[in-house]
Amino acid sequence: MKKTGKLNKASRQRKLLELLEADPFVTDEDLSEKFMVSIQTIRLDRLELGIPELRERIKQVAGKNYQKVRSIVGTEIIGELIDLSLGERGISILQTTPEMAFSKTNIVRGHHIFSQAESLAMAVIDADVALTGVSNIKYLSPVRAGDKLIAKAEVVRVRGNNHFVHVKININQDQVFRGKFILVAINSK
Amino acid sequence: MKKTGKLNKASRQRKLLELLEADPFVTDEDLSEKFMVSIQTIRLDRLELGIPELRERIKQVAGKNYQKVRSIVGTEIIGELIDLSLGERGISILQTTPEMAFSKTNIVRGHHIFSQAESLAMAVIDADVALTGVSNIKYLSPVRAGDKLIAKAEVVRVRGNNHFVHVKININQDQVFRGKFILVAINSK
DNA sequence: CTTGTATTTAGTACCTGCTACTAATAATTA
DNA sequence: TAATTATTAGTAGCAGGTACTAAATACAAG
Repeated sequence: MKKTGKLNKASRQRKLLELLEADPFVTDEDLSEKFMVSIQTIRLDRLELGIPELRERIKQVAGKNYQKVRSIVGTEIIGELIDLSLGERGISILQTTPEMAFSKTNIVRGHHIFSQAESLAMAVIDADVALTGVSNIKYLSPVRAGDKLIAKAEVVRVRGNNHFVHVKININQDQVFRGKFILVAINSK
Repeated sequence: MKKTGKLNKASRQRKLLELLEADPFVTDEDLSEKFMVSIQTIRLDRLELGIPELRERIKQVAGKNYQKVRSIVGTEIIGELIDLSLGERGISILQTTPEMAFSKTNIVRGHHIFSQAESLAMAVIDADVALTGVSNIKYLSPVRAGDKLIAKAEVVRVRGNNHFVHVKININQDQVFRGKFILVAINSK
C-alpha cells in the first residue's frame, strides 16, 4: 500500500503531465494541494516539463479550434488543413483519439472519418458554401484510436455548380478510406 | 468622409461588440489604441455592454470548444434513439442546432446528418460491434438549423457478416436524405 | 557519521490585464 | 450659463503567474 502519501519527483511529474493533458484548466495552487507539495515545486516541475502557465494553456485550447477555424474563411474543417490549392486539391490531417472510437474495440467510428473527408472536400471547392449532394464511400480497413489520418482531396470535374471530388485517406502508406463526393456550390451573390 | 477620427460613444460601442465577436483575443490596451480613446473609456464601454475581460472571454472560447469536442465526438449514437427492433429497424430523432450549421446560410453541415444515419444503422444491427464497409448516400434537400430530423433505418438483407441497411431521414413529411450502408458485424466472441 | 548532491521550500521583486473606486476635466445639451 | 454626459487620470488591490536568490531538507555513498 503506497497509494496515498507523497510521490517522488519522477512519478509526480508523470502524473502532472497526465493530469494537465486531461484538464488544462488547473492552477498551480490546485496542483500543489493535490500533490501535497509547495507551489514552487509545481512550478519547477512545469519548468522542467516545458508546460506553460494556466493562462497560456487556456489560450492554446481556445486557439486550437478557433484561429484555424476562423482563418479558413469560416469553413469548419474536421482535422487540420495543411495544404490547400483552392479548386484543385487539399490535404488534411486528423489525429484520432480514444473518444472517437468504440471503447470495446478501440476502432474509430466511421462518421469521424467521413467528416474529415467531407469537410476537406468542401474546403477545396472554390465557392462560398458547398452542400453535399451525393457521396459514395468505402471504408477499406478499420482505423484504430491514435492513428493519424491523412486525407487527400482532389477535384476531378466541375460541371456548373456540381463539383466532383475524390478523397482518399491513408494511414502511413495504407489506404483506409475512399470517397467520391458530388458537392453543390452555392454562391452567395 | 468621416471614416477616420474619433467615433462617438454609440458607434464606438457598436464597433466594439463586432470587433470582439470576431476576435475575442484583444486586450483593452489594443482596443484603446484602435479607437484612440483611453483605456478607462474602453473599460466603461465593456462594463455598459456587459462584456467580460479578456481572460474570461478566452476561457469561454476554450470551454465551448472543450464541450463541443466532448459532446460531438464522444457520443455513441448521434440523435435520440426512440424505437428499435434489433436486426430489423430503428428510429432516431436529431434536433439540429445553429452550431451544426454554416453561420452564413444556416444550412446544417452534411456530416451531422450522415452521423445520425450511420450511427442509427449501426444500432439496428444485432451485433456487438459493427463497422461501416460501404455507403451510398444522397442529400435531397438542405436542412436548416432548428429542423428536427427523423431517421428511419431498415435492415434489408443479411449475408454472413454483411448487413445491408437503408436509412431515410425526413423533416416532417419531406425526405431530406437517403443512404444505403453495408455494415460489417464483428462478434467479439 | 559526515560530506555531497538532489530536491524542496521560502521569499522577494516584477509582470499582465484586469476590477473597483474616486476625482477631475472636457464636451455637449438644455 | 448651468446642468448633464462623456472621457480621462490615478490609486489600491487581485489572480496567476515569471525569474531569481537563498535556505532547509532528504537521501546516498564513502
